[in-house]
This record gives sequence, C-alpha cells and structure tokens, in this order.
Amino acid sequence: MSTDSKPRKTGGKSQKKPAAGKPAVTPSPARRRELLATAAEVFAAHGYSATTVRRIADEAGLLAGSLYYHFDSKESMLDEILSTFLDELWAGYDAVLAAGLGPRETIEALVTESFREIDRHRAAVAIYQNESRQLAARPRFGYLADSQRKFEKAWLGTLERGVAEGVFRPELDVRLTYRFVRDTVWVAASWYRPGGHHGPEEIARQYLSMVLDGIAVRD
Amino acid sequence: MSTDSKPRKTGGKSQKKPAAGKPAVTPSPARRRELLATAAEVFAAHGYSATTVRRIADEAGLLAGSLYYHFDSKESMLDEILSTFLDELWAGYDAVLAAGLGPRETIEALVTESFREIDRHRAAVAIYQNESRQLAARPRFGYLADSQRKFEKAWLGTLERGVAEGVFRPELDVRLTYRFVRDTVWVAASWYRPGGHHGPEEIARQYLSMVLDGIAVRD
Amino acid sequence: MSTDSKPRKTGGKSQKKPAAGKPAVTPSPARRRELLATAAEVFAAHGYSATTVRRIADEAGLLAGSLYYHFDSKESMLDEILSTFLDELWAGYDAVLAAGLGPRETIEALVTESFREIDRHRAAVAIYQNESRQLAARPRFGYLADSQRKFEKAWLGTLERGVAEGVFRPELDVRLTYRFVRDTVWVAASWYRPGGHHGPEEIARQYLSMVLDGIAVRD
Amino acid sequence: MSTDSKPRKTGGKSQKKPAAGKPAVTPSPARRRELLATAAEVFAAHGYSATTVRRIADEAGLLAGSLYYHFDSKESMLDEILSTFLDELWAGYDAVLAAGLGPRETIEALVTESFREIDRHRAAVAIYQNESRQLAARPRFGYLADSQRKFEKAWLGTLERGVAEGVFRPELDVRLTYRFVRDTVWVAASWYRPGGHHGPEEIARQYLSMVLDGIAVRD
DNA sequence: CATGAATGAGTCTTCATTCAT
DNA sequence: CATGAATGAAGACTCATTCAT
Repeated sequence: MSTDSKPRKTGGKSQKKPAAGKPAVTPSPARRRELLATAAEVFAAHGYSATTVRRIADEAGLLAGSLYYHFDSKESMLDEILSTFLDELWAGYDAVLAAGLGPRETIEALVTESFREIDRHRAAVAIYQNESRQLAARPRFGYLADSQRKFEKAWLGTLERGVAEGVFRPELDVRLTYRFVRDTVWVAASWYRPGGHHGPEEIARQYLSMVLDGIAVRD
Repeated sequence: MSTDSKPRKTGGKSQKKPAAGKPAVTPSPARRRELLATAAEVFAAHGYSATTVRRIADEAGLLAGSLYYHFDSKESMLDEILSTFLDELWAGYDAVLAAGLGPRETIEALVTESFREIDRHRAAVAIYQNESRQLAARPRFGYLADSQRKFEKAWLGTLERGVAEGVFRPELDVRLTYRFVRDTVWVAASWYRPGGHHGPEEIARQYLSMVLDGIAVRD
Repeated sequence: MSTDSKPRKTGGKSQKKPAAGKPAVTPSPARRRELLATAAEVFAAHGYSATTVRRIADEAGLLAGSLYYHFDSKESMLDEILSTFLDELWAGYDAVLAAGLGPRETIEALVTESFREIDRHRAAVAIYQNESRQLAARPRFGYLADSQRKFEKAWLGTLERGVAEGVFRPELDVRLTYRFVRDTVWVAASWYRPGGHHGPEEIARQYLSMVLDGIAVRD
Repeated sequence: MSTDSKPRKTGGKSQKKPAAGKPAVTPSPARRRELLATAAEVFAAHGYSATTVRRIADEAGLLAGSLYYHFDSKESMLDEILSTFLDELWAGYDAVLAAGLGPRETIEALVTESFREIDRHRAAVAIYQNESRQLAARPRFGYLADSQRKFEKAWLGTLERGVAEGVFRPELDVRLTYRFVRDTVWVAASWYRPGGHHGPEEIARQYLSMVLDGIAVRD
C-alpha cells in the first residue's frame, strides 16, 4: 500500500520509558477495537467536541478514567479511528486505481468501493465528514490533508481522462463535478444504515445511474 | 404551519429595567446583525460546540461578557442565525412551489433558489448542515425538524410527480434520489465562496445538467 | 541590569489574538501581585506539586477557576514568582559586584544582600530552594539554570580571588566552600520569619562572623 | 522513647489469608530493599508528591499494581525509607553522645557521623530534607518531629556546653548557629555523590575547619 | 454599551489503589 | 509474584454566564 495515512504504534499505548525491566507493551487489540468502535459511534452521533469522554465510557460500560488505560487522550482515539479508516480506504482505492480500467469503469469502481467503505466504517466516515476540515490544519492530523490531495488527484484525473477520451461530456466543469460527486458519495454516511433496504452495491448502482446518465428521461 | 420557522421577538431582547421611567434603550439592530454575522462565520468555521463565546467576541472586537448585552446566550445566537436563514429560505421556496411549474422546472427552480441561499447565507447553511441533526431533537429547535419535513415533502413530491408524469425515469428510487440531490446541493456550502469563479446561477446550471442528464456522453 | 531572568509580558495574560477590534490588554497588576503573593506562600509551605490550585484560590478568597482569569496556568504562577524574584535578586547582586570591593567585603555584601532578599521574598526563595533543581531542566525555566551559573561564577570567583590575594586560607577547597556558603545562606529561608528576633542584617553579621572567623575561640 | 524512630513490623506485611493452613509466604526482604532503594532514588530526584507509583515501578521493572504486593501504599514506602534511615542515624548519634567527649570533639564526631550517613543514605537524607516539614505534622510521621527535637537537643546542648566551657565564642547566638550548622550539614545531601572526589570524612574535615575556625586568614 | 472580574458547572486527565487471573 | 484492567477520587483547566462599575 502506497500512502499509509500514518505510522501507528501497534498495540499498547505510549510507554514513557522502557527503563530497567521487562514491562512489555500492552497487547489486547480486541478491547481496544471495541472501545474505538464505541467511541466512533458517539463521535459520529454528536460530533467530536460535543462528545464527552464520560459519554463514551458510559456507552462502553466503564468509567471515564479507565479509558486512559487504553488511550492517551480523547484526541488519540479520534486519530486512531480516522487513520485506521483511511488505511483501509486507500487499500481499496489503490487496488482500483492500479487495475488499469477505463474512466467510466474507474468511476464506477471508486463509487462502489466508497459505498462499501461507508458500509463498513459508517461512523468513521461520518466523523471524517464533519471534522476533517478543522483537523487537517493540525500537525497531528496532517495525514488527512495528504489523503484529501490524493483523493482529489484520483477523482479529478479520472474525470479529466474521461473528458479527453470522449467518455464524459466535453462541456463538464470537472472541478465542480468532482466536488459534487465527492460530497454526494460521502455525505451518504449521514443517513446510511448498514443492513437496511439497500446494500452498498445497490446504492452505488443507483447513484451511478444518476450521475452518469441523469434522472431525466431521454428525449 | 405555514412558513415562519418560528415566532421571534421583533427587535431587541427584554430590557432589564423597564420600570423606572427611563426612555427605552434602542439596541441597534444593525449592531445585532453584525454580531450575528460574525458569530455565524465562527460557528461555520469551527463548529458550534467547539466555538467559544470568547472567540466570537474576539473576532467582533469586544469582550465575551459584552455579548450578553445583545444576546441571551450562545444558543440564542445560533437560534437566531438558523431561524433567520430558514425564514428567508422558505420565502423563496414557497414562491417557487406556488408558481405551478412542471416537475422538471420546479426542480430547476428549487436548485437555483438553493444555491442563491447558499450565496447569501453561506455560514448559516454550513451551520445548518453540521448541527441540525443534533439540534432538531431539542424543543427549542423543533422548527428545524418541521422545516426538514416540509423540505422532504416538497422535493419528494416533485420527484414523484415527475416520475408519474413521465418526466423522470420510472425506475428511479425517489427516496434515494431525494437524499442524493438534497445532500449535494447543501453540502456545496462547505466549499462555496461568494464572489468566486461561478455565481450561484452558474453552479445551479452545471449541477442541474449533471443531475438531470448525467455526465456521460449519450450514445 | 545585565541578566534578566526572562522577558515577561507586562500586565495581562496571553491573549490568543488581538484580532479585529479593541480588546485591550488586561492591566491591574495589583490584584495580580496579591494573588501571586498568596500562591507563593502556599507553594513555599506545601511544595509546588503538592499545592492544588484550589488551595491557592481558597487562601486568596476566590474560586479555583477564577485564577485562570489572571494566569494561564499553575505553572505560569510559579514562573512569574521565580522570575520576579530573580530579577530583583540580580539587581542587588549586580550592584554589589560592580562596586569594585575586595574579596572579603564582596562576600560580606553578597551575604547581606542575600539575607535582605530572603527578608523580602521569603516564599520565593523557599520555592526556589525546593523546586529549582527539577525545574531548571525544563525549557520554560531555563533562566534558573542561567542564574545558577552566574551565581556560581560570582561566588566562586570572589572566593578564588580572596585566596589569591591572601585574604582567605590557602588550603581552602573553594568549590566545597562555595557550596557550603551558598546552601547555608539560602536554606535560611526555610526558618526565617520576617519581623522576628533578628533583622536580615543582624543575621548576616552573625553568619559572616561564623563563616569568616569560625565559632571556636582562638587559641 | 529511646532511639527507635518507630516500632515496625519485622519482616513482611500482613498476609491476606493466613487462615486456610497454607504455608506462610516469605516475601523476600532482599526484593523489598531493592524496591525501597529504587523508590528512594525517585522520591529524592523528583520529590515525593511529584513521584508517581508508576514511575517507581517503571524504574524497578514491574507494573505499578505489582508494588502493592510488597507495600501497602506509596506512603508506607516513604515511611519505611525514612524510619530505616533515622534508625541508623540515631544508632550512630547515640554512640557519639554516649562517648562522653568534650564539646568540640562531640561536634566533630556528630558532623563526621552525619556525612557518613549522607554517604550511605543519600536519597533518604534528600527526601528527609525536602519533605520532613510537611510530614512531621501528620500522626504517622510523628517520629520525624521526635527526631527533630532530639536532634536539636543534642546539637544545641553541645553548643551551649561549648560556650559555657569557653571552647566556643561567648557572643555566639547558639540558636542561630545551630540552624546554620544543621542546615549546612544536611543540605549537602543535595549535591553529594557517593564515590566522588571527597569521601565523607574529608568533607567533614573541611566543613569543620570552616565552621570552627572560619575561612578568613587570621591576622 | 462595554469592561473587568468573578462564578460554578463541567471537561479532560492523572493517579493511587484494587483485584481476578 | 506479577499482570492487565479497572475504579474512584481528585486535579488542572475551560467556558458560558453574571454583574457591579
């Protein structure tokens, strides 16, 4: 995978000093994942800064202070949620982009992949949607800005290629189109519920039909 | 309920001491508007709950405490920003809906009107976008839920009418389409900058072209 | 004055952004000084890290949170207490060192000046005594290390000059003597009470008599 | 009370379950001593209240919770460190005081003994120096106050005897002298490093020379 | 109208301590 | 004996809000 969003410490939290003896790194990625999932839901539902650590703890069934056994801070939870999500997202995207498809097929694949990610990381996507602009400015979350740049390059490039190859309408404002397409895909995280009427692939299909061919009946 | 998002006290807030025969102070509505505009920008930029009253005051050039001469609370600023915006929005929407246009023309008019609102109330739209879900649940902001319902009815109804009249494709999942259209329109507030390349009408046109006819070249 | 312990913001606390308007810097150095005096007493009595902000606030007659209107943090109070003290100390020391006295007279003047400082800044001296070693390592308190170096140079230099000029015993281990003298002077802050039996000058005289001529009767 | 700073449970701490006929666990006193030595270093370096149990554990190579197998509490570690030190100190002091020496020789012997203790219990002395004032007020550490009283009696008595016998200068303020002497001796713990340039006896000799005969050349 | 100062509730975080395994 | 995970109390700090001047 090319663009890891960031290098993360595998497992335990930061230990101040390995010092003299043995105190090994704390494993138990299972509990960690559980807690992160809970935190992600709460962040997604109420917004990061409106979410209290105590709320997360309540939801997870422990006391607020106990979260700090597993995480350094509220922010580090957010960080881990987002970076984990982006790592997986880019694994999928990079595979699509490396497949050598035509513009239309690439768009289709990217959209489908996006809805799949929404299906699996609904909360993380919602958080990303709501918080990334403010976060991207801070050094710790610099990888968000990186990701955004890569993202734009991938979509914009594909759209331009499509126009050049005559697959997409020539009068398209690609930049504008890119924004429309990007936003509509991701904003779906705010209403999508896994296990609902439509699976991600079905939603992708409907969405692609609209974007590619429009909703109007052809004259 | 007709159109007003909520009944608001016209003019200033309650005077502290109307008793002792003093001439009623006239809290300049101009200053009030200025301050609300500043607050809206900050809310939009950083999120409501991450915005401190002091930040707003700094930006406005006074001290935090002084804001309380003009407003009851941080929440009441938010309230006034959102309700003012919604009042104007519905004035426009209602005019469109009352015009008796066909489905396609109605959609076109609503979209155009929406981008005009974004042009004039960018900050308010951004705030609405980010905060309305959580706010709608609270009694004070019940008008947000009302508005949302009216909104859905207007769009969904138009889409359904369009399908029924054979103007829109019959296989359309209108509910899904509604969500896509709605989100894409409003999410534009997050990147739109008044006075930029494209005016609201131009953006609306591009957007409508995509939604109605798709981006793909017709075979 | 040559070695300012550190440049300090005169008056108000740090303001994040002067931003648009007028919000002037908060003056009122009086209240500030009061609060710092209280804080210094408590720090001196219980140690910095064992002192709670609430304790200081209780002693000062306000609520813990209110201290943050005047100071950025508990640490910044400590900082201001120490740097203010060191500024004054060095004003006195530098005057002595610039006076061109002989070694014995310089020692006498430094000791006397030191006890005067203890008389006026008892709490600050006690804090300095207890906390400076740990603090000096941290960047913010780098001036403590600077001061210590200057201090050593002044005393050690004078002692060496005295030995060279035949005023002090030739077999003296000056480094060891320096430490003894330095510690004994400053540790007096732990029992000294202003307004007690002996004024600072009297204590200095007794102390100098011991250090210079010993406590034993001459044979 | 004779010399024991406090009556301590000999051997380990109270067993959790002496009931069910299990062979009494033998908590190795060696490990205990190791851990106390580590704790003492950390307490001395950072101050008691600024030291976290976790820090001690890190330094000792185990986890924070594991320390509680060996000790009841952080405070009990401090207690044991200080009382062990004082027991040994008083063993030495009592021997000196019982030897029937003259005032000057007694002072010499006490000073020498003190520097020997610093040599062997540097960390404990440093802790004592920094924390005893606050601790002495608490019941559990009442022995610190006792010790201080005994200490004062021994030194003050010897100084007074010396003045009475014409060995020390008659104009001496013995109380002030006592404080100077006491402080200078013990504060040495803050810079003394075992195995350095001077052994404890050498330092004692230099120090006694200064205190008894002064640093100035006799005219 | 605005300021300066304060309140008080609440937030994140730390840390000594406990305990089942 | 030690670990991993938790508790719960307390600590530093923030912030919306109030109010006398």
